[in-house]
Amino acid sequence: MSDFESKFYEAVREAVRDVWEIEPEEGLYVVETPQNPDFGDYSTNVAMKLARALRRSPMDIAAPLADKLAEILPEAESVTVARPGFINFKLKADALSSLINTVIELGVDYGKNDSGRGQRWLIEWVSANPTGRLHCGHARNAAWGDCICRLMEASGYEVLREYYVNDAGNQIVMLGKSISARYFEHFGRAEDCPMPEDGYHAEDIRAIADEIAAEDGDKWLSAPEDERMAYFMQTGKERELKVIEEDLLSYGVKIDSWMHETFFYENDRARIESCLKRMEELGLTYEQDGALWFRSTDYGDDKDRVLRKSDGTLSYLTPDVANHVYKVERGYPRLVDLWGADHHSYVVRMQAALRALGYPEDTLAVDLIQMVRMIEDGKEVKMSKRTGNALSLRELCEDIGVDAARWFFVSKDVATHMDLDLRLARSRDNDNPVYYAQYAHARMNSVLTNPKIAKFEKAARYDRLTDERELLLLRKISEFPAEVAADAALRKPNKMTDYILSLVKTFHAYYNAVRVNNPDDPELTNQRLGLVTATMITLKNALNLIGVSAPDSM
RNA sequence: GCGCCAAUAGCUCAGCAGGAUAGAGCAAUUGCCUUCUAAGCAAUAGGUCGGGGGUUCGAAUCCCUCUUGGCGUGCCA
Repeated sequence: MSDFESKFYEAVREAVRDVWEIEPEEGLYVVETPQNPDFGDYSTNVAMKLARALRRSPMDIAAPLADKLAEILPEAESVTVARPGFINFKLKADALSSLINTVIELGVDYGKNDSGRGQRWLIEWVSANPTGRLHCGHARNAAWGDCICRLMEASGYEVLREYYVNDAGNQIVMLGKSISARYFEHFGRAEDCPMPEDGYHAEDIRAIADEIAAEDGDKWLSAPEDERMAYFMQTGKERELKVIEEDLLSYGVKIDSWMHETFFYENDRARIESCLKRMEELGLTYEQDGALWFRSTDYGDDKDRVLRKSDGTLSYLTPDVANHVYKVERGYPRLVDLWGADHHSYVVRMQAALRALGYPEDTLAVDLIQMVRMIEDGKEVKMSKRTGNALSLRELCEDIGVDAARWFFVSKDVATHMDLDLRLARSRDNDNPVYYAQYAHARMNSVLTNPKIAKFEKAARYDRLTDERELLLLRKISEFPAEVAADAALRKPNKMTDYILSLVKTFHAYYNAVRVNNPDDPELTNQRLGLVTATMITLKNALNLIGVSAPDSM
């Protein structure tokens, strides 16, 4: 048993039931690690929370609870009460140190928990239009969503990673036109097919045109325009998507499922039509000015939204509603979308549509990703110096490295606007928290593999680990599974980077103060090596959850 | 105008299903390498948690209001 926090939580529940003969509501109280270690290893506020219901002072409620808890918790060294009514627990040293063998036995599985068991979630994120390279704004979205999936999987959730490809709108027409312009330009006939006003000017469009020219020669110059456009739109989209997939993979992001908007237009757009029919039957729609409208104002929206435009084509919303319905129909009752904050107004209408169709309120959660600014020398870097276009994900990774990029994007809550200091992210010294964390891993590995130090062998007990710093480190390690579970439930990977920094700081402090290797005392050395091994496993697993590597040497 | 997000140390940010003295990293000052990686450690200094009200045993955290900044407010996607 490694997770003392949840064990204590249950013990508190039992004690309340036993002593005060009431069943505490779910989430009424918390068990947490106090900021001040003098208060103990864990504490609970349950007595204060029960004060009103029991009509007694928190101190009076806490006293018998503490006695009961001391009785039923063999791991507790002491259970004490402190004003204004906190109950504090102190763990026995051997309860903590027995964790070392548990961690070593579990290895890469240490930290996994079953807090999300039985839940099926579909996470849709990135979903950039297939009309160009991913840029650094997508980088924040990509890293965040991927880490959410990693945390949820480690917590027993079943997760599907999906990318919604917007390949049915005007932007694909514009893609086809832009490639056409570059294709004609390739053959020196730019004036016969000029680049549209708001066409895509980026280099990747030219590269695609050049590729087509190399493959097919000049045959599209004389082909009918509709044939050329059909091919250029299709192949352009496929080539752009291929690059996006490659960029994501090298960024450590693997998508399970690519859902194309055009999928919903196929087979006489059956899914869309049945969706529209359902809405009509439920009285959620009306016709006005030749368009079909959704009464989204009945569900909290500012104004009603168009489903079918007066020219007969569908608005963006309509196939996307069908898309979300289809996710649920595929067996994912819980959906998460990660959108850029500039799409926030879309949240209300999407949730309105799902609610109107009868799905539970919590079916869809939308996490909005606020804007990122790249800063260098105190100034915003908007454009890539090399290409003149938006700084691409790939360029960013080449510049600062995948580990640093992911760390920086994941370490800040996406609800806040973020400035990424390129100079800091690029720096390979102690300015950079990524290397601070990775260095600890390299350091641990170096101790464990140093030929001058005896090799660690699993011990029956670790009773020589009595230093305050050793107990602190053990406590940090013990918190890991609960941390994973909490971060997954909250979808806040930035808490994991905080945990890593705190674990690593504790280790560095220990390492500086206490010498692991004591040739005169092989037993103590071995026990300390066990602690280092457990710490290293925990750190590596934690780094893996945010997709950052754990180097063996630096 | 209306809506969404934000405002915490010099800088970048944690903390926000209310809890015990508001934290971290960087920057600043001072120490620590003959011995396991100094990309490290220890110590010092730094805050009216944007302003003002309210809710209560208790508010950075919840509510109201004001100020400032970002974003949005298409029969675009």
